[in-house]
Amino acid sequence: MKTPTRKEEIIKSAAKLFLERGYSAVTMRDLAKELGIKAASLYNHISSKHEILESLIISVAEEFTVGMNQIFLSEISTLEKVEQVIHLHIDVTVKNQDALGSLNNDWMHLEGKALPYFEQMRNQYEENFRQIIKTGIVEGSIAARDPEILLFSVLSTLRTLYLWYPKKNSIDMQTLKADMTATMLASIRA
Amino acid sequence: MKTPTRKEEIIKSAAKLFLERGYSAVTMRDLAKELGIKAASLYNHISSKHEILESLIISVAEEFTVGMNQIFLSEISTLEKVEQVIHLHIDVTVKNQDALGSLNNDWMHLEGKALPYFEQMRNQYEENFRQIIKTGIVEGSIAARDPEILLFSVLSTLRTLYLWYPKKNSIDMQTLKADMTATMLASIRA
DNA sequence: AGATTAAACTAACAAACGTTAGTTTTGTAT
DNA sequence: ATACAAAACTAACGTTTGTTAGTTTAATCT
Repeated sequence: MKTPTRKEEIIKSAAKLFLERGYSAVTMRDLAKELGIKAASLYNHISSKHEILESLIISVAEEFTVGMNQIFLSEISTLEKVEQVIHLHIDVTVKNQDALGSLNNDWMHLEGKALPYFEQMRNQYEENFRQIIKTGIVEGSIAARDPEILLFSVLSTLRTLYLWYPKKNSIDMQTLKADMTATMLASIRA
Repeated sequence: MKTPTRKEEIIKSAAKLFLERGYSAVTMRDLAKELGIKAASLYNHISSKHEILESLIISVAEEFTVGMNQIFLSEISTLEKVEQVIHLHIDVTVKNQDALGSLNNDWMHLEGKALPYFEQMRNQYEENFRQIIKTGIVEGSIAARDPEILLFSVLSTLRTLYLWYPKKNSIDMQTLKADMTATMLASIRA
């Protein structure tokens, strides 16, 4: 457990506030107050408000991308792939709880190359998942319904987990993973 | 198809912009430009930016509440209730597409009594749904998994529909309703 | 003790914010 | 044509915004 740099502390606090109120509604003075300092002091560590948003979103998005690519290319059954994607999503969400808020709701405020970069990662992630589902339907392991609806159904639940998990930390990780996987697999299984 | 008042046009445009960028990131000048007028002119029709948000969110929330109460009290089977809730959610979402963005992401910017009022409606809606699910588990019609996870899974999908529906309007309403209901019932059914 | 460095500070900026007051334009009904 | 109402306008207000420049404090190392 290494001690975080001041920059990391700032980003962490920002993530928390962005989650509560959204990126645009959080001012640099709000963020400074949360840390017990003055707004101008933040700029000794970060170069802009946008930089904070960018580092929050892009690092998590890359984590998703790397994980998904690995699963997509691995030699396991379709249903096992779906299961792994679910586990990946849960793990990344739990690890980056607050940042998930920005990733889901404030990605459109990314600037410059960061925006198309993020969108490309997001599209590819969805496309990989779509391919897995379509393959499952052809194979007969996944229900023969509109693949778009199956994809949307599973992805919605996964993407909203960040809102629920904090409230329900009475549930332990093991049960959460098992029950979520069971529920979501049941929804798409043939 | 009665012609909308200017106020209604303003609120509708606002809903669209709030959906795209979030409430806090949309300025009154943005909104005015969208309507081809100057910002000050908006105040001939509305009294504040907050009033727009409030009328957007509260009216839809009440629609959800009324619908849910009706279903909750009706004399039908548990699974039929779940099915009706799903249909309610789809209908309200399709009818108020843009407003759903604010309801989901900007409710925390409500002011005064509107905030606790909204929160109470939201909690009661969830509580009613929770009761339906718990009853189903006791009866044996719904899978014996953690009811919180079942609730969260279904509700997440329903609440995110507003993001998906606009992109997939190739799918007709009939298929959408049928496939969504099938998918979500499959995820919780015993 | 003196030097160095990290991290805070004060003060201020130009731009953008929501909103107000008062005035002019536009369309409709007399 | 005149009167009336609806809806636009210009101009400006006090605040808040993200950010900069320059300075002071606090802790660490030689």
